Amino acid sequence: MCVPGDRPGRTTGGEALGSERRREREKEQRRSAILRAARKEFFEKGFRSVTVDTIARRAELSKGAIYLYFKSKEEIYAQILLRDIDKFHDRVETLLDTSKSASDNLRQYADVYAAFFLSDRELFRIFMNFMLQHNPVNFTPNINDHIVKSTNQTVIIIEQILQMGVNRGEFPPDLNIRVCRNALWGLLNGIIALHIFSGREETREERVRTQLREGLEVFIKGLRAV
Amino acid sequence: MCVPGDRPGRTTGGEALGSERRREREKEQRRSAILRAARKEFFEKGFRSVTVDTIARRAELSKGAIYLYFKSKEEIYAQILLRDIDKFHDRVETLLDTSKSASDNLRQYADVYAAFFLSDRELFRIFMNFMLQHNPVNFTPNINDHIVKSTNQTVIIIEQILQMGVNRGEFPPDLNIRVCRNALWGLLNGIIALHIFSGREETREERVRTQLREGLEVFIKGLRAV
DNA sequence: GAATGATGGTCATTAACTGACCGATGGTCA
DNA sequence: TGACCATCGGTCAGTTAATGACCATCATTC
Repeated sequence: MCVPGDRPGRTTGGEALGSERRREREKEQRRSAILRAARKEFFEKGFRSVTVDTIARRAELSKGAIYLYFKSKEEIYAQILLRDIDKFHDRVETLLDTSKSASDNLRQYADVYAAFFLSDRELFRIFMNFMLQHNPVNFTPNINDHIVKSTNQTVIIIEQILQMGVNRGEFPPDLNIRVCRNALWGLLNGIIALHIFSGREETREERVRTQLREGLEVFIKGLRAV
Repeated sequence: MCVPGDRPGRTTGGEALGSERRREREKEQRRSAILRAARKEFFEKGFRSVTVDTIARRAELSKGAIYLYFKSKEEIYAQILLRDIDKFHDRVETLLDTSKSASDNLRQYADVYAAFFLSDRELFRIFMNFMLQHNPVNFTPNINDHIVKSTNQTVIIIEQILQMGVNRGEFPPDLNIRVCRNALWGLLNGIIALHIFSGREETREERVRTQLREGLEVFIKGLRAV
């Protein structure tokens, strides 16, 4: 990296000392600090009403510095979502337990699903938006695909559980899995959405869980009786 | 801080955002990191054979950066010494326990003294050099004074203990405190020095302590019999 | 529909850091 | 003894990271 007017023999070569590792590390830490700060902001106020300035202030940086690490406000948001979605994906992926009944698996699924979204309401909004095919933030195609794929995966798990129930004779053999899957998924999201979008902020988790369980039991009973 | 050729209205004013606090904090951390690295180096190899480059490498910085925080190798050394000496000073200052006998106080003193220097041999070298009035490193007068004052303080504590013993009749009333103080101080340092300067690096603390205790008992017996 | 205010993004300027270089010093060998 | 060499404290031209005043844009108000 030399400028034309350099004095000869005074160029800055590639770093030989151990400081490059340190700088790499510190850069990564700054990046994380921004994401941490932004996450808090986004999940407190939602995408629109958060300003880059407040993120910067929370991360104890200037606005300009934010743009050294991310190329837009959208990108920050996307990065946070990707991280959270992957976390959720991991949780859900290891959920299927073949040693238990299909019904118990459905109950377990509902628990994990509710716990995750009740701890991150904003994340639930985004998921909903993606599922319903109208996203408010314009992500790059790559990111879009990733989110869509991950969200779809959660639905597929329900399908797998239902299939397991059919194979074992727990549910009737002529069960329309596709329809039931959508119905159950709608049930879960409906109850959660009801509370999250109700306007009142102080939704108690326990109450949502109880409702979910009750709804689920009705659903399972229905499944068996088809 | 404007340069003559500035575009008007594009000056950088005083910082209003919260990043100044962060920068202050990080600067302090860098400083500490350098001191930590330097301390390890100095106390492994001694002042002379440590290079500024190795300190820099250990602190994961460049040599130039070191000189942004300290103006010379000597200053780094002095800062470390001041910190350690103050620590020692604090330890010794709260040592005097008037509820115990003077003899026990002397034993306690010897223990603390030995523990401190056996954990930092290089520090002991420096103390010795100051006590014997020939210091190998040229500190600024301020630092010199501070070190001399602190080192003297440790000797005065011995004097106070002896005085306490005389007042209580534990030691003879005609005891020459100045002479005894120097003798005891010499005894302590002699035994420690013997081990630290012996060449063999693996001096075991326990052995030094035992010798110190034995020497001290002989000395105390002598004091009483004067 | 002009004025206003808020906000995402830019860029001239500054601060932090880097490492090749310099001069002094001490050791070595002809 | 003096030319040579290696080492090391300290310097500084150059690079990278960070700052915040500014700009363009868009929604809102009057």
